Amino acid sequence: MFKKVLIAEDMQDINKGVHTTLCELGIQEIHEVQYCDDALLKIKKAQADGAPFELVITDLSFKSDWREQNIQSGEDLISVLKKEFPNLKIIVYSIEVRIQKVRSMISNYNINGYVCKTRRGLLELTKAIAAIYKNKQYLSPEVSQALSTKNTLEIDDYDILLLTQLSKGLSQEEISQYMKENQKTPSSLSSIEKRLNKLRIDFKANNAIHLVATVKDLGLI
Amino acid sequence: MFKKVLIAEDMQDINKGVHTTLCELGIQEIHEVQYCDDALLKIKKAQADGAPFELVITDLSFKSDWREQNIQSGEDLISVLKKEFPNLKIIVYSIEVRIQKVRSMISNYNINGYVCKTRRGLLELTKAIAAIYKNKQYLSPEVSQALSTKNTLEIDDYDILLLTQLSKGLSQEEISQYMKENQKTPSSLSSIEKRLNKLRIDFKANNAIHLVATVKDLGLI
DNA sequence: TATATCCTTACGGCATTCCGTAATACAAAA
DNA sequence: TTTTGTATTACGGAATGCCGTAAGGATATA
Repeated sequence: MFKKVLIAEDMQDINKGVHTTLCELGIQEIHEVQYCDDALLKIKKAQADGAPFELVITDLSFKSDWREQNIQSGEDLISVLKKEFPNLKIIVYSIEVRIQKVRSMISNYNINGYVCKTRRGLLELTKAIAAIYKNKQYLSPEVSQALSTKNTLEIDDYDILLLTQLSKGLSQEEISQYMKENQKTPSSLSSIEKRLNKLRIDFKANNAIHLVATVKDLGLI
Repeated sequence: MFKKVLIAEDMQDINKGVHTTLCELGIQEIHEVQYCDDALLKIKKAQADGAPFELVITDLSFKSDWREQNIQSGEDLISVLKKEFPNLKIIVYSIEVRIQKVRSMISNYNINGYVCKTRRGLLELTKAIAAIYKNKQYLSPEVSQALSTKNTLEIDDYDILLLTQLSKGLSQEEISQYMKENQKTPSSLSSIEKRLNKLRIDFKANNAIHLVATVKDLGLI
């Protein structure tokens, strides 16, 4: 079994829950951090001391508070870690169930496991740890389709940006302006209209209000 | 200190984290459930056996899964418990920070504590337990204003209904129809317009889309 | 080079929303 | 009963959104 594991998770209770589980698995050295910057620091330190971490279990979202942080999100943390410590195993432990998100985490960072925080989250986590210890990738059932099928609607970053601006109360005209100012293309009012129309159809929404409500429910924005 | 405590929380990891904390506080008998129905059952059983629970720590939202549940939410559970077991102490432990929600929980059910799940959630929880053991109410800082100020906008059930229909993609005309069919008043198109305009101003929203996005963020719908 | 295809942009008509003003209905107070 | 205040409804003009059609531009294929 792994000997040295780091938990990066801002919520104290979950942190503790995971800790207890790792203890039960017989992992000897378990460290916890509640901030991404601390995670990177600890991992660098351990490496320098010749006793590197073997596994990191990290959340994706970290609430910001009074402490200034260089690394704002779990995704940023993973990006840095996979670059500086290619051999370090990483499990994402998150409430996020967006297939698209999981797929991008896998393809961009080649994470070793993705476990959804659910009722049985800890059980899944132990399964993931066991699998990864045998050098196998593990995805909890909710997202395992991320590897196989291509069921997802093709929603790209531009769409997300568009929907975000729309939800912030900008008119289509204002969004057009915004896109021009930010060098994003397409930026014409007509294109904005067309794109939003496509999204409305994709999401079976009656109008823009319905569209925004829907994508918010899906957690896309 | 309390001797017998029940934790009702669907997420395994949080459940475990809270459990560990309670152990450290020296509470002797700690029970956990992941479903509301189980909570009620356990509490009834304990009462019948002459060894009732003294304190319940419960979440508000329970994800539904394959198991059929009579009690769907923490709020429903609390409603039942405070009716059947008036002496039972209840702490809500939730990620929900809506002042309005907290206030309604206090006034409707007279809950003994409300702790927000945050970085320092468990610390707050131990404070809450200590306070409640001394028969004092405890609210974590994020929501403590719920007791004092009256900052809240007056949003009634009609507004919620209105916003809900709007978010479902109905046009103002259709909402007017809907209100007439359901004997809700006011129901004229003009009144719908006026009310939505008021809500837009209250929530400082640029347009209807922005309004719906905002109230969804606030968890009002 | 020519042709096809896709993407972006432009325009126009119609529907809905936005917003101010005013009339009507209802209920409490004089 | 009359008065007064509030809530509901009605209406009209301006702005925005919705939707189809079509022109212009870039890239790929023959």
